Amino acid sequence: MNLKVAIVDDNTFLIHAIKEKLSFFEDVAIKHTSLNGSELLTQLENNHNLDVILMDIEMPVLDGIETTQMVKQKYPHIKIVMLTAFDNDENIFNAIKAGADGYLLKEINPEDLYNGLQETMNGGAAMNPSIALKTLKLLRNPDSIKNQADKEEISLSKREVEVLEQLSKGLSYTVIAENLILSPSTVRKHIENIYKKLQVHSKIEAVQKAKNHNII
Amino acid sequence: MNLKVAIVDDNTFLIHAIKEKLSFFEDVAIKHTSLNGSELLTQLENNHNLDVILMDIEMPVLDGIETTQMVKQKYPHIKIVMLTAFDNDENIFNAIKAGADGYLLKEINPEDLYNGLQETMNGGAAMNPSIALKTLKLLRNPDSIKNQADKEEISLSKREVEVLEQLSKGLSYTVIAENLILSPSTVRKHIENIYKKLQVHSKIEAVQKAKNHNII
DNA sequence: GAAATAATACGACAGTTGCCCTATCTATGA
DNA sequence: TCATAGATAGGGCAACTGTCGTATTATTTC
Repeated sequence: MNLKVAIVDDNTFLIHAIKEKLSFFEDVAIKHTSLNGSELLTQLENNHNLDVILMDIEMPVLDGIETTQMVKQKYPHIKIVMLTAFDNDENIFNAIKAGADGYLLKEINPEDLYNGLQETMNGGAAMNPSIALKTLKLLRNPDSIKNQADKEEISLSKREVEVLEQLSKGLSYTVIAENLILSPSTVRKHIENIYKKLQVHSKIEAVQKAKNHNII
Repeated sequence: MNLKVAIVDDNTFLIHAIKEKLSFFEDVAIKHTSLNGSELLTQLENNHNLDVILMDIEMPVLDGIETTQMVKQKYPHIKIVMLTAFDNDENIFNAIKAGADGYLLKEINPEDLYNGLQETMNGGAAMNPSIALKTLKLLRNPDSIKNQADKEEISLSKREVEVLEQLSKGLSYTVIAENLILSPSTVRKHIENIYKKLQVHSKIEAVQKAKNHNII
């Protein structure tokens, strides 16, 4: 079985990199490449005998989200896997809404990319674990999708996120300390730092802000 | 680094199969196994120094969904990966809502299971592609998700709802009293009654329960 | 290898919270 | 009309929370 693939990316260098990654696999055939959505659409009009499109998101003229929507509208049989450098919630959610069948990051290694294509053809969704986690959070907390207009940079450390997670369950300093095997003092310090980063002054505010930013 | 794992499954044969699959990997330690959720909870009370729980769904006494919710409530630091034979939408969605960090099928091979555990520990979500696709669909079509959260009837008075609304903004007793032109004592009494009705013991829990029941 | 960041930990203090008690004054309905 | 529920209000206490300090030990990054 031959896998007919197209690549859409405005960066020729990255197109080349993807091609190279797939060159290891004999059953993958790159049918064509495009530099943006509208170029792809033109090509599809001539030939839409394709299995999968690997689609970048950030592109001029017609971006990956819009393109996905249009391709899926016209050619629902073609699978579309987003292959992008960015994994922010908005992109992920919009891509899914547009009908993407998978979402991978460009840093992916050849084997995983190939497996992703296979899985997609077998009726699954290709997704790297960090993306998968984001979709889970989006499902758990659908409100976070809308409120992301005000997206300031918030960077909590791994430990801080853990503490925040526990906070969100309504646990007290002492219980959190037990759970994470920490001194209560440390937990309190973490919370102090979390408050400063989120610019809040109570558990509830912290939890709400974190949820709106899809941190927890 | 050693991975501390627990297995919960009502089928001893399947527990054995999972153990065998993980036996190939030296850095995985099966800390304990349980035949149902309540057995697990008992074990956790003695020792909750665990990384991941592999959880079946269909179990007597306390099923995997309920157990996941309870474990996550008490020990948010423990990752929970569903490992079940069934992959219907309802199970998947409920598991995610309950706080599952991943969802795998029992037919999984040893390598993938091990990778799933690793990914989970690295802050990703373990998920096989067919499950991933279902989560995408759920995200695309949130209406397909039925609101089964409100089983019990909760009747708060109008005033109690007002107080709860203020609570949800993270306001303190004193500020709420000012806002509603009440004595702080009264506000506290209202909150006390709200807690009793909702069967919770903190602001955050009250707000979360209220939200799950569409009260606020 | 120095600087920056993260994680760890303790002490102190005012204020808040969770939980127990009692009590009065409406409404509303059985 | 009397019971019941709701809204109001207060006292007291232990524990928790929010906000200051300070300080040591990895880990990362330049």
